[in-house]
Amino acid sequence: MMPRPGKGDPETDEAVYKAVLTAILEGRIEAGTKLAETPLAEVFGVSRERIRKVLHRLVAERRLEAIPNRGVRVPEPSLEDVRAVYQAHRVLEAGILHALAGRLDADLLQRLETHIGWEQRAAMERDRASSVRLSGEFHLLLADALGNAEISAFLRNLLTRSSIMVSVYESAADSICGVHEHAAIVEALASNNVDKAISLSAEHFRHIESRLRLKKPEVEKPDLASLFTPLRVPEP
Amino acid sequence: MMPRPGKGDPETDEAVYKAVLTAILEGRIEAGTKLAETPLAEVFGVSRERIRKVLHRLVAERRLEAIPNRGVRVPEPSLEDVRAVYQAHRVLEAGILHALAGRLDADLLQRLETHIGWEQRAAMERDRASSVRLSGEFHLLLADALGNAEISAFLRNLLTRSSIMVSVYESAADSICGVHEHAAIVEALASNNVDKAISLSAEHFRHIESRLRLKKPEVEKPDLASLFTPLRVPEP
DNA sequence: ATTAATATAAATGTGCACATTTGGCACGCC
DNA sequence: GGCGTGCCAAATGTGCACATTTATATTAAT
Repeated sequence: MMPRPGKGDPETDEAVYKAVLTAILEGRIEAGTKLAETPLAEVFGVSRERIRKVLHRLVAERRLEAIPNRGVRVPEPSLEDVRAVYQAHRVLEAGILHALAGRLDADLLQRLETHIGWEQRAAMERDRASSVRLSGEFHLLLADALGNAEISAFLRNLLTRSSIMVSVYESAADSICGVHEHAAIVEALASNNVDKAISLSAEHFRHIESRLRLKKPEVEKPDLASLFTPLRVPEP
Repeated sequence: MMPRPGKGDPETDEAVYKAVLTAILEGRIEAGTKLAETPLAEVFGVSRERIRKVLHRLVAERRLEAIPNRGVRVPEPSLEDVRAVYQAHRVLEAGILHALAGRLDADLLQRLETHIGWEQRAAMERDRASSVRLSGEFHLLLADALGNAEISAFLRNLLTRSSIMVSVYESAADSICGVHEHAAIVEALASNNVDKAISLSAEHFRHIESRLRLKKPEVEKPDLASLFTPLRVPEP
């Protein structure tokens, strides 16, 4: 017999978790918004304990911040936090590029250039969402080339953090101009000039950091239900 | 009125968490040991729900692994996992040393040399526990010099993971010989030779990796209560 | 009129009891 | 004798009810 969608599924936890997480990552929930347990339980049509578990997991992952007896809220990162994330990314990528010296094969080079082609296309079409996503994936491509799960996981963490931040600190200029810098890094790598690649990478991140500006908070306040991707609830 | 030690303290969660965590970190619990909820609740004298929360947190931090409906156990890292952790540390430290170029002040240099003095002393006294701890703190000193919370947190994570692993994969030779390599790195840094420092660091980690050997699992099986640091329980 | 204190209501935290799943064991069958 | 099936016990997972804490609103006093 088929398991009912809303009952004892082990998938339900994951579904709720992903729904809340993507809502946070895509900046759909304004920074500082309090996520109470009871309304969330009603929105998703599940018990409060399940919401509780998901929220605790997100807090443990630093995706939400908890104040004892006062619930959880989406963190409002300071400008220093944002700089720290980008600096960490810069330091890590320097190490990655250094480790990549010598083990750069034609296959990886091909994939990098293909990816940059996609970035250029998205930039030409003024597709800002794709540009941001592809820009992150470019750096992931470099990190995954090492085949080290620890490094990849850390970088993925940094990228999701920074993707939250661009929704708060929106740069006046779009991030499209970064495509040329990506290409320059790959070019330096192709010519086995690792030091130059590292310098270009550092400069690249400094450019991103310098573009960070404080965005005015919007006063719109949509209801909770519309924030999350529609999740089927069992019919009564 | 004073809060009772075993009741509604917010400290209790943290106390149990730290007790279990340090027991894992110090290798007091053999890899593969299953940590059931009910016995743990009896050992610590707290309710099962509290143990539950702590265990879930440790699972989220990858300190324990959970199998659905079958409880949690301390993970048994493979040799590949260990190598990945050390490689990640090597890559990260290359980036750290690169970023440290130019911003190396006399104060940091002084602290590094003092620390190496402690390491040498511990090595002379054959104090293996202190040697391992100090060796980790040396690399933390380098990372903290950047003042970046993200990097420091990641390195701390890597270090705790590797400290678990030395209890499983015990090197035949002790890690005392690494002190000279630490000193060489600092010396290269002091003379502003960053490339040499990075090379020495990479070589250092390769030495550590090459010393990893598979340790025979011990057959001793102590009871749960003696594994954790004594935690006061309220008198009836 | 403003402030402070109290009471009320709502939201979080906790423990308990029950449901569900899993692993072992015994019995029976091939 | 080996293997498959079914029952039983133990451990995990879940929902519910209650305790505790916090914020708000109302009232009274200065």
